[in-house]
Amino acid sequence: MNGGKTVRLIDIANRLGLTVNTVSRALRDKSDIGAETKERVRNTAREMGYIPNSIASSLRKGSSKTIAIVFDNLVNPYFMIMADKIHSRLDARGYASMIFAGYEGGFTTEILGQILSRKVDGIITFLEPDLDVLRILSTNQIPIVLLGRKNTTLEVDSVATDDFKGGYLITEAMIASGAKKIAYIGVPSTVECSVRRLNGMTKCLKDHQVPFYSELSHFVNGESIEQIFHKLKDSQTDAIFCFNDMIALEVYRFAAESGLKVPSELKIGGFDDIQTEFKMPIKLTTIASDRDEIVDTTIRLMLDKVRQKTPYDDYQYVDFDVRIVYGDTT
Amino acid sequence: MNGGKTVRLIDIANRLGLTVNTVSRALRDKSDIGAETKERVRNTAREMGYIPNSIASSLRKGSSKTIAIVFDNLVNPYFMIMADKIHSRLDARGYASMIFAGYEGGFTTEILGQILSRKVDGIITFLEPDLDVLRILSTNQIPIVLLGRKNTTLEVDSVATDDFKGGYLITEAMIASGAKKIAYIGVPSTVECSVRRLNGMTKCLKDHQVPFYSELSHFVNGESIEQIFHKLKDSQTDAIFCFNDMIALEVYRFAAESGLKVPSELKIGGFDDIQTEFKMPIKLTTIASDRDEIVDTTIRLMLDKVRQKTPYDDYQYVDFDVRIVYGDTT
DNA sequence: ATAGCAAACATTATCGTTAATGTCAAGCAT
DNA sequence: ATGCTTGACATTAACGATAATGTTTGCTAT
Repeated sequence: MNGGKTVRLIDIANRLGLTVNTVSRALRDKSDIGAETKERVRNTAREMGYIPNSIASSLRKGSSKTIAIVFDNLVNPYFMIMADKIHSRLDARGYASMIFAGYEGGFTTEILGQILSRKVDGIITFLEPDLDVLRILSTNQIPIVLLGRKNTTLEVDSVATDDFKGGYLITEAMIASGAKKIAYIGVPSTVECSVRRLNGMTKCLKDHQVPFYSELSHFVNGESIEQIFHKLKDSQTDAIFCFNDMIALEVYRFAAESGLKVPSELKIGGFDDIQTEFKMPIKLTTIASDRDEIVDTTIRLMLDKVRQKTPYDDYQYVDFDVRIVYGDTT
Repeated sequence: MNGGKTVRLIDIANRLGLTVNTVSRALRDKSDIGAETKERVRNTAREMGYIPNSIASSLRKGSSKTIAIVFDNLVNPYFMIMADKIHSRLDARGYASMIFAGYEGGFTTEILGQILSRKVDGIITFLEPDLDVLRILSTNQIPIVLLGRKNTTLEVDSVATDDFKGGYLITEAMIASGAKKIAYIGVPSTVECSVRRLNGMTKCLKDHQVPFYSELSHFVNGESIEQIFHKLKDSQTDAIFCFNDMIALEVYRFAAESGLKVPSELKIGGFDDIQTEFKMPIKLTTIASDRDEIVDTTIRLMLDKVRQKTPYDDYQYVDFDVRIVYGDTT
């Protein structure tokens, strides 16, 4: 276009004999700029290939129109499905998404520094933040929404599924399909929702007078699913409720490799219903929820705070209903 | 900390009776600042909870330390695996990753505007950019690397796998397992790598004197895999080479539902080997490559240009070797 | 004693955009 | 004709950090 240098407002201004401010306001369609001038500015901006510098704009306005999305791990279908929806909804409202991921050690203040230095307008996280993190966010009045992993002990907006009901429903399905000895493979008990799912399961067992074997509950934290699977296999377990579909699929794989028939010899229950977007060779019995609704609520909570329609300290813990999806594993 | 307002360099400066510049240089460990001063600055910065404003820094320095990652769709295991690796490598080098996704209409200049307005230092894309896009990037000297979808007609750094060899190897595996009538399910032929994979397949068929039925080649572009599958089923196809593992898994699902035995009645070949990170109930015969090496090369090409170690117009088309992974589908 | 120099910090200008005021001429009512 | 409004643009001052220069003090060498 103009031989290397990027086009700025001042370049347009000089070309037209106007000032930067007039050009800026013209492009933003402010009312105190003449209609004809606006038209000329828009045209020359296009001709000169002007691209707004949102860094400069952010600095001046104090808002970057960017939302941070925090994962522990990108390679998780459920997170990706949600992230995809979050991203497209934010995009439609003019917000960019910045990824922050790969934090095995949790959501610490160190990570927060990196996020805040980018001057994001808000944070949507799949990772439970530290108390210190929440404190810093609060003093800086940066909104944060915890997604998928509701934690009622934290003062933070949370949007999640009804884990208890999910655990209950999936257990019920396994019992209905003949399960007598049901195991649980979850994630570390520091993750509240894993505990809630297990609680739903034990309640269901009690209601149906099926015994609960606490030694069959596993909270994966480094050990391989394979090891756990083989332990369970030796213990005559006939059903496994898995924290999520990823674990369920892996369990299915080991079952198949060990020659265990699913569902006759082993019933498997998952959680998340990722098969709607990730086509699988088998159909899992799993727990589904209305993800669009969940994401819409998340975005709404976030943007309401970003735009200060909601006071910062007005926390909400939203739970969404779940339903069971019957597959070939029960 | 200090009651709401965010801490800036000038706040530290005032507290210590220094100037902003001195504080700035102290924090960046410049040589013209006294050791004792540096220490005092660092301490009060920590005490006051100073978080650098990288927006301001970016504006002044003209570099945002951010790389754009462009997808057509986030919900694709292969992209996720790669994105995860890209992200963590960039993060280790101090670069943030900004997601741009959901562009069904391709990588157009409109999207580019959004990316460039964010003043990213470079773009890593899984989507083939328009010619206009490349032209604008060139005038602005913004580096771009095309990943996974090498296109030799475009003047752009490309890093990809040896698609031809992959197509050849997978076809060879299907033939070895008894396939006589092999179909192909790819993506639209505007995507060069889909064509290259098919070319590898036809070459292999020729070498092994197995007939090629062009009517069995499909380039999915909206139709459902299910429809195509049933058409192929009616035509007595005994093997299907799928453009990627996602399609292969879906095909497997329909085969299972139709009662077709895999691999005896139907052989299935995939591409990408996503099962290393996504545990599947079955093991696919597929094409693998060294993803770490691919990503490392991508990052190297990118950062070398960002840091101007490589001239902008020095394009490279890097192909990585592939190998076959034998699964239960051949 | 004084030029010369370096260490350590201060001043000033700048990145590109935007908000808050200023200016000025045309149009209107009294 | 005078004052007042208002439309349309200009001026000035931020936003926070950093690069390019300045300034001061103390010390060394001659």
